[in-house]
Amino acid sequence: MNIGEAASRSGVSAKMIRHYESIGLISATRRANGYRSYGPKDVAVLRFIRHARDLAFPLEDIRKLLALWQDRSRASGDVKRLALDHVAALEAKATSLQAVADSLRHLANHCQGDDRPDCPIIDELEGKIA
Amino acid sequence: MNIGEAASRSGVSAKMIRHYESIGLISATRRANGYRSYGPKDVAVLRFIRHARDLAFPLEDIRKLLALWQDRSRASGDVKRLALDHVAALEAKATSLQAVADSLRHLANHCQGDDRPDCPIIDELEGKIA
DNA sequence: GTTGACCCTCCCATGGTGGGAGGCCCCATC
DNA sequence: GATGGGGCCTCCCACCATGGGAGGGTCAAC
Repeated sequence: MNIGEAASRSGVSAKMIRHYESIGLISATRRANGYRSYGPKDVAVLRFIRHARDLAFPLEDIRKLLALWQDRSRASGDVKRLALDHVAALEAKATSLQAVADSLRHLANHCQGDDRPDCPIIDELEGKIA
Repeated sequence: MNIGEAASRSGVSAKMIRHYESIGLISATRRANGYRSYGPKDVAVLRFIRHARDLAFPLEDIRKLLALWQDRSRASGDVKRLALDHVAALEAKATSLQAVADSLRHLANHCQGDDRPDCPIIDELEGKIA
C-alpha cells in the first residue's frame, strides 16, 4: 500500500511517517516510481509508534522500545526500567507545572479583578514582593 | 551598562535579551560603537519578564502583561483574566501528563521486570490489549 | 601593542508536528 | 489521446524558548 493508506490505517500522518523514516526510526521499500510501499508489518510498527507517542514516549525511547519489541530474548526488566524512567520524567513535569499553577492561582486569588489597577500579580512580577 | 551586566543583574541571559529585542518585546538604545546600552528601568523590565517566565507565561502573554504593567489605568481584572487563563492551561497540561503517567505506571506495575520477555507494556504498545 | 574579556550578527540545534510550494505519477473519464 | 484530480515526491518554513558557536569588531589594562 502507499503512504496514504498506511497513514489512515495506522493513525500516523503521512508527514510523520516520512519524518520517522528520515530520522531512521522506520524504513520503507520503494516502488519503481519512487513511491514508498508498506505492508501489514509496517502498519503494525506505525501503530506501535503511535501508541508509544500516546504515552508520551520521546522518539529516542521509542527507538529503544522498537528494538526491545523485536528482540525475542528481551528482558522485560529493560522495558520496565525505560517505562518507569519515563513515568518519573512525566510526573516531575506534571508536578512542576502544577506547582507553578498553584502559586499563580494563589496570587490571582488575592487580586480583586475589578476596574482598579492594583494587582498583586503585577506586583509580584515587578518584584515588589518577591 | 552593557548587555552582560544587564544580563547578570536581571537573571536573563544576554542571548535571550537580544532575542526579546528581535521579537519586539523590549528595545535598547545603542552606543556609538554599536553596543546595546541599558539603564535601571531596562533591568526592571527584564526582571519582570524573568518573573513572568518563572510563572511559565508564554512570551505573547508577557507582551500583554508588560503593556498592562505600564498602563497606569489598567483594570486588574484584565491581569487576573490573563493569569487565570494561563493557570487553566497549566493545569490542563499537568493533569494530562499525570494521566498519561498514571496509565503507564499502571502498566508497569503489571510487568514482572525480570529476565523473561513477557511484558504487558510491550503488549499494550503492540495493540494486543488496547 | 598585545592579550583577554566583551560585544556584534548570523546560522544551527533542540522535539514533534504541521503547512505549503513546485513538480511528478497514475487512473478515470470524456 | 488529452485532461483533470488526487496522491505522491522533495525541500523549506513555522511553531516555542533557549543555547551553542563561528567569525569578526571593540575596549581596557598591562
